[in-house]
Amino acid sequence: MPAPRPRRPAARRLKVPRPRRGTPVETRDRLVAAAAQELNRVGFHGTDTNRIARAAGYAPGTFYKHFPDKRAVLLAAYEAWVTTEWQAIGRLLAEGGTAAARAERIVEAVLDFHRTWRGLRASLRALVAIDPDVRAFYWAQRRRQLDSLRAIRKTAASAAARAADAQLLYGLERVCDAIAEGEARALGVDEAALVDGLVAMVRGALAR
Amino acid sequence: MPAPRPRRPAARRLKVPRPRRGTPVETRDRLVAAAAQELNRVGFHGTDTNRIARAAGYAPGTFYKHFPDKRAVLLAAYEAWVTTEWQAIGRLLAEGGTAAARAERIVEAVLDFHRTWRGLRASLRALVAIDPDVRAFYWAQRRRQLDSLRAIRKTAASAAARAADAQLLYGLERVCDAIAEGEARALGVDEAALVDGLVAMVRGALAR
Amino acid sequence: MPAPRPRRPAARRLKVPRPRRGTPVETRDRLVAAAAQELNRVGFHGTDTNRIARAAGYAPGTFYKHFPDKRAVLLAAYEAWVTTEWQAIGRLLAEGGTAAARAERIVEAVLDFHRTWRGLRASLRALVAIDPDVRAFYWAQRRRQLDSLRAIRKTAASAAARAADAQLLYGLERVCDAIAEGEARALGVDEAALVDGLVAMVRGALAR
Amino acid sequence: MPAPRPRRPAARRLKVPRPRRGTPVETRDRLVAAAAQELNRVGFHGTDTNRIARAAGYAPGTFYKHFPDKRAVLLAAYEAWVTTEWQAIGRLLAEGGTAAARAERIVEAVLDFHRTWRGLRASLRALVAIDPDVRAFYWAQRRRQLDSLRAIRKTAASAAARAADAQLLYGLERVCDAIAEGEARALGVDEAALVDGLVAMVRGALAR
DNA sequence: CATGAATGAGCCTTCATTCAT
DNA sequence: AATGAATGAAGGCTCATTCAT
Repeated sequence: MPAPRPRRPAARRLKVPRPRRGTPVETRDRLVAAAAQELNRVGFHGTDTNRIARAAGYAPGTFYKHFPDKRAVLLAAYEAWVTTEWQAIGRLLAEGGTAAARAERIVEAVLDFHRTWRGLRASLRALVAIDPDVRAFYWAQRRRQLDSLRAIRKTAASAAARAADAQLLYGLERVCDAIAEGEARALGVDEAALVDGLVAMVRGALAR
Repeated sequence: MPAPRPRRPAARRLKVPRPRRGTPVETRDRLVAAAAQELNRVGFHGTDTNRIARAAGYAPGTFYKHFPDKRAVLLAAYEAWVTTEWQAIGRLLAEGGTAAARAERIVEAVLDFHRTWRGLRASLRALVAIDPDVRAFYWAQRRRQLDSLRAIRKTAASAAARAADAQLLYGLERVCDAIAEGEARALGVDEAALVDGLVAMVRGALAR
Repeated sequence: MPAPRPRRPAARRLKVPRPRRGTPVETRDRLVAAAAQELNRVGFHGTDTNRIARAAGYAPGTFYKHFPDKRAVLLAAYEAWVTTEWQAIGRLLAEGGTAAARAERIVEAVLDFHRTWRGLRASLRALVAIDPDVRAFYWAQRRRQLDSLRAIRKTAASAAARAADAQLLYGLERVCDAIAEGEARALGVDEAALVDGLVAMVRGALAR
Repeated sequence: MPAPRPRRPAARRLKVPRPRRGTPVETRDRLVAAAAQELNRVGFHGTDTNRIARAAGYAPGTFYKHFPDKRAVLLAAYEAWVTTEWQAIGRLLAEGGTAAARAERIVEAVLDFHRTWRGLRASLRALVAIDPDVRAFYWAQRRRQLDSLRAIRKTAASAAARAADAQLLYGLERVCDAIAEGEARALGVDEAALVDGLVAMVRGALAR
């Protein structure tokens, strides 16, 4: 039985202590981080900008001081994520070891990334399919990835090689999604066998 | 004291006789078809059920006589699409020819499908990542696909074979998406080379 | 996990076997009875005419062959109920016995009625407050009740006597509602004591 | 492929500067007041939250910043009303005078209240019959009333006394409703005689 | 007499965005 | 730089009612 409710809307419970007045960059970063979490958890259409702002410890208006609209945080979050992921892969490659060991490490890292960010990924892909601006941004990032891959291989840049790289990237990506989302297991596919397949693919590419 | 406003349909403005549209099944099919178009074009969050109903030639209320909610048409559209796609593949396989020729035909068909339904696919995947019911439905369909694949191959059902099938399916799917969405071309990847890669994969699988 | 749903909206499950083509009076009576149940259970705004028709074993259109609009069944149901209640009270009075015994029987009967029809009563009263037509109908019924009461008492018809009758009727009614709705118990009021009070009131009136 | 329609407020048609309206408490109070009027006039199902917001001078969205849903304003309005009514009664009791004079004043005040809020009362009662949450809230308020009554009387708290209080409250309430709604007059019952009866009841209670 | 597919106005609610402070 | 009350278009869904069969 509900007690006679107090006369004012429930006291606002901030999950995050107010970080009032930091540098613009700090604020923006906090907003991006909060948005990444939210978008990943419930998708682009599952949150709203007010919630993102609150999750970052700010008021709704602050969001629009740092981003022109809702889409913009998604792009910012995506950009941050690509950067982080490829820095990580770069580090792993630099660590050396046998081709097999490196391939394994890379697959593990990519898989981890997909596990962490599967919601964000799916949300982004849906917008890419619909929104030309998001698509342009997305493609620009993907190009960066493919170019990085070419740089890693140091092979002559042929059309065939680029196609092979793309095929690798796509296959790796989609299988990692399937594992990350639990789909593989749900379909009765052995995850370990799947991972082995991926490692073989990556090792093949590193050897090219 | 005002009488309660009775809800009585406004006098018909146009003397268009009501289109008494036939069986529920026909209506439902029309709604599914219209929804597929709409969802494919602008995504799940880009239309609304009123628009879908209108596109199918009905009033908003009619939609809810056939589907409990908006999600449900997406699932219905997806189901129809899976069924159609695999019927097509089944027909192609039955046509015979060399393994190479069959592989080529299949890749072409799948690619076509992805070209036609890329928006719908992306929309669905985004919901899969967020919504457990959609996910369950989606996985059930995917299982059907994997099982069909096994039936086609007639090989002993090992874990490794299933993993290989999955890898094939996922790679094929993601690359077809990339081509269908124009991403491949945008990234400077040669589509023909990509398709060749896919055909090789499929031929390999058919030979297993 | 939902099984891939069948292609047509769930087969209509009729709770009631179709009583197709009875006399109009039978049909109307069935509709009134079904409406009384529904309205009592979930209130005027808690059902809709389609549901009422289905509950009676008919299609939506049939409802409007027998009633001009939704309000009309409420009035019909109300009328039936008043008639039934006062027939019952008439029977009880005719049974004889001491004044105390008769008062007790009457209170018990009224209470029973309120227990059975508390939702319908509340729904009606809400419409009475808003809708002039319903109000007029309601008042006409109430007048019938007061007149019956006068006939029972056989006292000279003075203004004071009519006021006393009204006070009795209203007090009895409201307390019965409170008991019927469980409110009395919820407020920590002893129901037996309340009933005793009512019996005293009624006995007093019978003795006038 | 169409870009998603961004939601951007239509260019302001009128150059009316936004009425920045002050504290949340003020806004909430205005909404409650407007809702009370509306609900009283046309009942819970006779208005909608947009209309209530507009009547209070706000846009639809503002309503939901202050109440979780439509029901909630009804409860808020009811709570405000109970508080006001009992404050008024408290004041009247404090004024002193003979028991008869006090009883008269109280009956007049209660009657006035019922005259002013008859629509709201009826609406509430209908929801009480149907909605468990509303019921719980309502009962909690009623308990407050009964407890107040006991405090006023300062008699030992027996079950019989509480039942008598309840009977008084219910009888008073229902008769006031009947007078307020014009029902008494419509039934040919003399209102003055009815009021006299109520005053006698209240005086009796005050003397207990 | 009865059916039931279809209607469409309208209600409840959300949320991207603004702007005065 | 940040706030947060306010906005209002629009979307999901309901349901009283109609009418061709």
